[in-house]
Amino acid sequence: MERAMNVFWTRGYHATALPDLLRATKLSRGSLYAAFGDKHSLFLLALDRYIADALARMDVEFAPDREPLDGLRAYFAGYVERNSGANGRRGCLLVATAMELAGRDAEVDRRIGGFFSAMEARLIDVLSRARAAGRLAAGVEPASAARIIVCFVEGMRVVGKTAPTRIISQATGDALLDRFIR
Amino acid sequence: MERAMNVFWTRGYHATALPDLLRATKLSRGSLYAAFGDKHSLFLLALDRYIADALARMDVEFAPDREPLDGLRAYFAGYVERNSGANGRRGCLLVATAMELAGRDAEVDRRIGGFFSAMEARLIDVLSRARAAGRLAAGVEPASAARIIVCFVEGMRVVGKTAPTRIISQATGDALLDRFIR
DNA sequence: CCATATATAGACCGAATGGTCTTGAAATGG
DNA sequence: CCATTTCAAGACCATTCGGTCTATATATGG
Repeated sequence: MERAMNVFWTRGYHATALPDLLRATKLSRGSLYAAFGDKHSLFLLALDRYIADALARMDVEFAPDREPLDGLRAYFAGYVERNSGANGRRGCLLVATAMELAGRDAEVDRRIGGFFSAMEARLIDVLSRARAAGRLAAGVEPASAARIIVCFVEGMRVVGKTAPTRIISQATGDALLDRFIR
Repeated sequence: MERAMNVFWTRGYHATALPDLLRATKLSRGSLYAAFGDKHSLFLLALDRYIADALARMDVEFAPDREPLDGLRAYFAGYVERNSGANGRRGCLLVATAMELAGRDAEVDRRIGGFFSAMEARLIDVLSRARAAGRLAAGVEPASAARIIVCFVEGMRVVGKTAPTRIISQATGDALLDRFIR
């Protein structure tokens, strides 16, 4: 299944043909349809998996027993990593799906919208904890900072498709974080 | 031609079929191929037009005889507008193309990369002028602020696909700008 | 008014699409 | 050791894809 996810990830939904999925999953045509229904259902499964992985990663990074600022730094570092070199060129299944399918596929809409809310909620939480610890710069609101960060990291995934240079991504992330913390 | 651009804009490259283009351009199959070569060439033309429009808009917003901060506010307001309601759901041809085709189509790569550089350059310029006028907050570097803003606005285009609410976009943009200016 | 150029509608092409179904081989279990 | 289930390989299906080409209608120009 994650093999299927990888294909959708690197090629996108429309550009993924059935033979691509068969090759990746090493399943026969019949078995794939028996197991997953059809291409669309399989795609939704892959998308769910991708989302679950992303949120699970955040839950580790933002674990309650960890310094909120360390969590944020790890979170940004993760995006830098995923945005550099080959990883960057591969892009992000979520962003690609949002651009390709959102607004035309209700199932996709729900998942994408849900993911952004979930990510925002986690960011609000960690930023609130940072503020409680007196580590937020004056005038920074967790809610709006969280929305800014969501847009920023997703935008990195877009820009990173053609300019995946680690050092600049790193510096840019640091610079944004610097505007929020003290 | 801009009719063709509109179709690619709302549907994406792969999902745009020839009949869609014929309906939009009101051209016959033969005439369309005589005029533009093939689907791919027509798409590149549409992308060029989209990019030219975006850069021309920035040149107006960031005109030298205008207050840099007013220019930045207009720039953000433009993204809020394009990100709200139906406009938001329609998305952004550039972001969609970056996710769908970048890394697999050299012509597209050049154009997308060129656009991001051009946007960044314009932002650096307007931010430098703001700094010269003493309107930048302490510690804000035009170059890194420009890169942050590029990521931020492109990320808005992604998030806006499923959550295109004007008020929140506006507030979020304002909040980011607030971190940069004084 | 006729000759020529132009653009239309749409037939047509091979290839590829997502999806189904048949056939045969390989396991599995009693 | 045989009966049964399971799965793989791939033939097959209708449809659609991008692209070409022909026949027809509409302008255009002398």
